[in-house]
Amino acid sequence: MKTPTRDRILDAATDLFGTRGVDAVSLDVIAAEVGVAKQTLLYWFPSKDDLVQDVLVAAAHELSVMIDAAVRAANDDPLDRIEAVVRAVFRPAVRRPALLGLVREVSRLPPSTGDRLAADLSPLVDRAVTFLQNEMDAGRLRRADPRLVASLCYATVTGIATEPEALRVVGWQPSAAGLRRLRTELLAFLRAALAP
Amino acid sequence: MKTPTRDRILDAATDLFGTRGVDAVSLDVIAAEVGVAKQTLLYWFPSKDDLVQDVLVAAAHELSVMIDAAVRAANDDPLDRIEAVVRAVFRPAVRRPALLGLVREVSRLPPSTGDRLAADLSPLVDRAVTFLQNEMDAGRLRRADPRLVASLCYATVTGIATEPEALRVVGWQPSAAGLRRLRTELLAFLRAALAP
DNA sequence: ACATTCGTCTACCATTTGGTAGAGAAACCT
DNA sequence: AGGTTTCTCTACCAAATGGTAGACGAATGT
Repeated sequence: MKTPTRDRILDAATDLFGTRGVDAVSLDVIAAEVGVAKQTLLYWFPSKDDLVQDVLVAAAHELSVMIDAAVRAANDDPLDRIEAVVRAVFRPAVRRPALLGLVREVSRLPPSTGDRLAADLSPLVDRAVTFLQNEMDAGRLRRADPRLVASLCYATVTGIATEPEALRVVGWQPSAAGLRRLRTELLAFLRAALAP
Repeated sequence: MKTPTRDRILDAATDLFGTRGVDAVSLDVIAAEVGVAKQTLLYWFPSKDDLVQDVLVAAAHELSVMIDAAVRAANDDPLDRIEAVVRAVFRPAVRRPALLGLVREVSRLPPSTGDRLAADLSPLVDRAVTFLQNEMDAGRLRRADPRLVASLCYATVTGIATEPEALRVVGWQPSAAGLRRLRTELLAFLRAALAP
């Protein structure tokens, strides 16, 4: 048990908040999951709101790092680059829906929390938008409003990754092969949507 | 005040559940919103679970009817038909995020609830999937797995309609003009993603 | 006219919630 | 050694939650 208590709390809270929703998860549940007394939570995070805040910041940071690495490693073709980002996000997103699910949670939290997260992510978003804009100008992507296109891509990826229900009703099963097929279809879908 | 109490409760519960989440909305809050005592809720719906169940069924029905009408009124071109459905869903979805937001809630509820909703919606889904399959066979849509394409379209539309946050971070504002532009971009996005 | 059902209410309850107070052990300084 | 800080705990608490019991008036059926 060498990972510090605080980190273990953050991890457990991320998973629980992301999958069940912030309001549905009590401090007691998180404490039990971590194997610690509730008071220990309240020692590290003075209130539930603080915990939520920190969980969001950590998740945003984790996502940023992941995407950054993917972008840096990709080649110059914009569609390849987008594919690289999706591939990077897809695996953790499906295996740990919490990460993207958390972002979805934000709309339900007090606006100040959302503001904080927006500020954390805005460099990432800005870079993505100007990237889209440049590639559109260069004729390598379908011309459109880059900001809305960014949101649409986000909605598609996040939606498909965080809503097992939507896949269940069409008979999809989360096997390894199923995941591969889903990723393939998602990439084809986005490529078609974005190609010039 | 001639609409029956039961219907007013369903309406209020739909809005509140859809926007804030089932777990975050207490019976007291719903009762206050309706302007009635909590016991009146529990008279019409024996438990909160029953209320949730009925709200979901009503929402599924409302969506089905809406989509049905749109499909019937549209012409034969598959892309036009899809556009008609999106247009039909878009207005209520944005003005009343609760409807689609509720579907998103399902993944957090006990599986039995999800099963029930899946059963209610499955005819709609089946029709959509075979429609996609036929049009792909006829070469009027990009060839792909029709079931996953259905889920991807759903994820895109629902995601964009229920996540004001995702739009806020790119600087989008929910004005009338903003809504029109968003709808236009969404339709262009889907057309590009689905065209052969 | 009278009993019954219907719809709403007030009063109450057990459990769970986020949070406080403060004790106790252990490590870390002089 | 003795004091202070760090970390975790047990013991509570006030408010909110979903839900029960049952009273009360207004329709309704006979």
